[in-house]
Amino acid sequence: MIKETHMSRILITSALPYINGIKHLGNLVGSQLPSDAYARFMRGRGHEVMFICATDEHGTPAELAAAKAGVPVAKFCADMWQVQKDIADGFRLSFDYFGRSSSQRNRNLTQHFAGKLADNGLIEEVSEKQVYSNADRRYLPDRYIEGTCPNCGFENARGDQCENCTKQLNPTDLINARSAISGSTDLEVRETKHLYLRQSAMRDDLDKWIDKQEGWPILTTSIAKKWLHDGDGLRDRGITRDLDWGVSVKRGTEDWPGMEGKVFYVWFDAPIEYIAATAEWADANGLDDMAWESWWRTDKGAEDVHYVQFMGKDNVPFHTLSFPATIMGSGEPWKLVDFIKSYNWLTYEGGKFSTSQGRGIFMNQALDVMPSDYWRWWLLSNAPESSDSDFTWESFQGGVNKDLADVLGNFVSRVTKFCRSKFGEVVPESGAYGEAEAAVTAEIAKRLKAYEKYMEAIEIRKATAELRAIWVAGNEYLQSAAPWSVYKTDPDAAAAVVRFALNLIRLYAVLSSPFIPDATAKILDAMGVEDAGWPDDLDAALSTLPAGHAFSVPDVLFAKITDDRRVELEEQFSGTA
RNA sequence: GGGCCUGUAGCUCAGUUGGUUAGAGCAGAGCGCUCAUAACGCUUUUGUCGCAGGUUCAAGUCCUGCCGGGCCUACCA
Repeated sequence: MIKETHMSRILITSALPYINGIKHLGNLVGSQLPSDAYARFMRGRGHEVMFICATDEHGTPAELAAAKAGVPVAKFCADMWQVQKDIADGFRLSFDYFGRSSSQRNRNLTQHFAGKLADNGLIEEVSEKQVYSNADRRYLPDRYIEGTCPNCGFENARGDQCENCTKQLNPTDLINARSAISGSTDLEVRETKHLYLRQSAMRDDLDKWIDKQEGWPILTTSIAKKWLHDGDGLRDRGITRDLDWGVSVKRGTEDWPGMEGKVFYVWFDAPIEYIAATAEWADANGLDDMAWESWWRTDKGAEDVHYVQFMGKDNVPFHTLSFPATIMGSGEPWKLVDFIKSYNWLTYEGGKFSTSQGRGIFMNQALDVMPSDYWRWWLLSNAPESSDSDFTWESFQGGVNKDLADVLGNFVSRVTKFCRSKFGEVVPESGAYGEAEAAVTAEIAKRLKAYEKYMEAIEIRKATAELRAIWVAGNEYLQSAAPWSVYKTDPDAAAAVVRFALNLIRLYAVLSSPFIPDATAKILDAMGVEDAGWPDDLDAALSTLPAGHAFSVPDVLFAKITDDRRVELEEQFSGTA
């Protein structure tokens, strides 16, 4: 067996959930969950992992959500951060740090990057016309302006596009334009100055950088290529906004004349928070700057870091183009991403998850009705990797009951209970292993190799299929070894089978830890072991529990979802509740 | 309108650079087992690989057209 001895440092970031509300399962499966499984796997393999996430707190929707809740936006964000943090903990998301894009660290870094970009001639001041709502006392983003479509007469067209005839619009095209926030028609067009990031000047560099990447998902590269080459090619992008809540526009630590009262655009500061959150991690742990810079500065130790980003497909342009443009344009040796894993959408019972219609399942509700392991397993074994995938309660019930309860849970149950009844709650010592044990070990070794390969390639669905096959191998082995009948004539031989099967249980706990960490913990606790080390040597791993080692029969690991319960849940989540 | 993805067994999906009788899980059927959460194991039925052409000794795999599903299209994030 080839042993991987090279330890790497792996930096993992999950797309930042927006602060304005509780996210639904589609958001969870699109970045946080797969990144967590990957992080747990890599830690298990002995790599040094830095796993970062944070809330994305700036922008118009946050301000509006706070106003609706009747609290100051800063307080709203602080409260919602706590809510999201608690839910993330509930799903056992093992972030090394869960930061906030409104942190002082991020303010400083965002201003720093803007300053460097300006120094390098990559920032341009552009004077443009923007719609201002007197009633709302704010500038309105295009899509917050509604009116009648000049093309088709649809009355609820938005300022960026008419949803009815799909025609692209400018807010000033709308007839009887009104604020989508207040409905006020007291709008005026004002001249306002903004900073633009000259992405067009970096197009060729970005293009070459994208071309250099190997093995990136088509979903990732095709979106990047489209933006790079569509029409006149990559366009410059406004990176400031006329808002109150955000990182104030500064050039490094200096004021930026003409930019008073403006903030950076949320999409400019959000990815920088990946870096800033790592700095927040260092601060929170009383470490110096080198601690986080060694992950992000190639001149300070990050040259050997492998950096992987996870995100939904809507995030791809910002991570393949805008953020790299910011990094490259700074002229400083910041770490660029090595691999971008992007996900399609999860749909709910054949339709879209909808916040406004209350359709689908939100993260807090999910934890209220089912344990985290159930969600983790179903969502990851059905992750929308190659195309959108559909959540149905029937599929969820089937997957959980069959895979977790029948295949894995019942295996643990039948082995431990049989042992208890014949040999007591102690690993039996007599008997010797033979061909059957060697055969199943070989089978698991083969599967394990495939499992590891898929995890390293971040092909999560395939990895779960291999893991499941490893569980199945245990049942196959037990069935053919049949200790319950062997016991009648040869108790020693039965003891050897049980000893081996108990060791399989411990192995399964370890191998399953990226996906179902709670069950892993319960099993290891019941088996009375601390050692959760990844098996580099399978034979050694399968003799971890020595003869005479005490264990206990765990409670039912995965209670099945009954048909009645499923129907109940279908009704509860049917929408417009 | 433009771009991209996708259409393989009843369901969910695998099918590497084109190469022998197209695979897995679930569901269905039969048999076995009785340690176990009525759990487990074995065997097994089902496919004009969306449709129509084309290239090739050979196409689920490449090309063209058509039909269906989905996403993106830059000031929501």
